[in-house]
Amino acid sequence: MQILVVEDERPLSNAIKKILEQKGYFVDAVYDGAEAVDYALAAVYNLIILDVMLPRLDGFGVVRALRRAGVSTPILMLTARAATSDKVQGLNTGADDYMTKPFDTDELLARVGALTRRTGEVVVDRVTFEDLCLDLGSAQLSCGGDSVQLSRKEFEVLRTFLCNPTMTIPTETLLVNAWGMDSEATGNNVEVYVSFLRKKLRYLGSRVSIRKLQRIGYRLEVGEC
Amino acid sequence: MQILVVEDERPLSNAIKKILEQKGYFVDAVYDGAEAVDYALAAVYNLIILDVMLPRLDGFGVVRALRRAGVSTPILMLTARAATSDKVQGLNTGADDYMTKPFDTDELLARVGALTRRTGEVVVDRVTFEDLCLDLGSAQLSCGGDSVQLSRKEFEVLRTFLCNPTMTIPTETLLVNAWGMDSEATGNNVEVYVSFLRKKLRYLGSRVSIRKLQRIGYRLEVGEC
DNA sequence: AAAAATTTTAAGAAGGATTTCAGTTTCATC
DNA sequence: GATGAAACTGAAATCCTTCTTAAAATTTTT
Repeated sequence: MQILVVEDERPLSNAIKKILEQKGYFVDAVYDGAEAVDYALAAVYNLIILDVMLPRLDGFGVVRALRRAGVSTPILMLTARAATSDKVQGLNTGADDYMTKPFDTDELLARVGALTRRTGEVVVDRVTFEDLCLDLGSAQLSCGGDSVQLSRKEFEVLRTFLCNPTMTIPTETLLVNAWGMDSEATGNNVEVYVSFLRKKLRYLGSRVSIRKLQRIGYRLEVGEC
Repeated sequence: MQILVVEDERPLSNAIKKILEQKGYFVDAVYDGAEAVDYALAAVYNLIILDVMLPRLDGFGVVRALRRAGVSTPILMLTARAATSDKVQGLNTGADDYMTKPFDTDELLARVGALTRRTGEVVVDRVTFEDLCLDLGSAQLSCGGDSVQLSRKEFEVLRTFLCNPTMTIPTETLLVNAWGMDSEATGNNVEVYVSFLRKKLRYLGSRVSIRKLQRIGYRLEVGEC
């Protein structure tokens, strides 16, 4: 379940991202209207959360641009102003729901739930594969009776594995997912963290292992004997 | 069906009265907090609609006074400010629902309908976890025989813990819940308050402790050995 | 207006997480 | 098998988060 958050106030954006990620959503955050349009056209999101007041291109403009381009992703608009005219304008230009800032966590989740439910998918707060179960809230990895606490980075890396259990994942993808687009981290960072994870997997006695396909990427495998 | 409307802005008060009377409710209107308490104690209402900003005694004070006097009439609070803290405070002091001005006729009627329909429901006024019990009205935290008074912020923070006892709560979520979406507060504020709470938990000798998972969030834990 | 309580700000210490680095092992290819 | 590139891993070094305290600022109460 992919959500795009478009909000230029960083603290608020981060808060929303955290809250949603804890509920198992995958969140991309961008910080202005033009960027939002780029992202929304480049990838398929299940929901877009969109502030009205944005640099470069405001929320209404974004909605208009996307709808014109045939994007039918549900859009939840945010605004500081409680003005009814905003609400009406937002809904007229093609937004699906509308929320006034400030709002609380429960309200946000309720509305997000309502908008994403109708696509039929369910939110998970843990992801499992074979004998492994990763809690997306606490970053605890369990297998059988035992469990271990993962650090943030370990968690991010393992999460992308468990969310794509059949795929071979390029090092580049892991770098982007766990370290971010513009980080200095190199392939060695990934190697080190894969090493950490393997150690924990061994400790847990899991049947799952992380296999490297040389020059291609990593893939989960269930331990053949 | 008797409703008491407490709102000092005459035009708004009159409008609400009209709308409700048109739907067949009997409406009394008063214009300040002290008057509201007098009326609510003198007669039996099925619902009280209560503005927060009032002369003489504000909405929260009215709620507190009435609940303390044993009046369990449902209360719908109105406020111009959309501040989450207001909402939380309102609900904590014993209000049943909360509505931000401006609102439209349908919304008002929907909420009034919801509140008057249910008469026999119970209001939760305390939340417990393990050996802890937090009184949502007075913000007193008790454990075994002892109890301590929490300040507002301590209360807000601990409440989000106790309401999500199994979850790992990101710092961002605590910030949003206790300080509001758009506050200046930083993670350090949370750290300080968690520190305060830990001190009080220690003082009470509770089995419950607050654990931090670095870069992930805080979580309640029952004292492991 | 003073006093008390609460909240915010700030700074240093401690501890954990992450990165770096170097030596080793594995792999594909010749 | 020999070779170079890629991948692995342990340990050291660094970075960063978090904890704790205390003082300053603010709010509430008296």
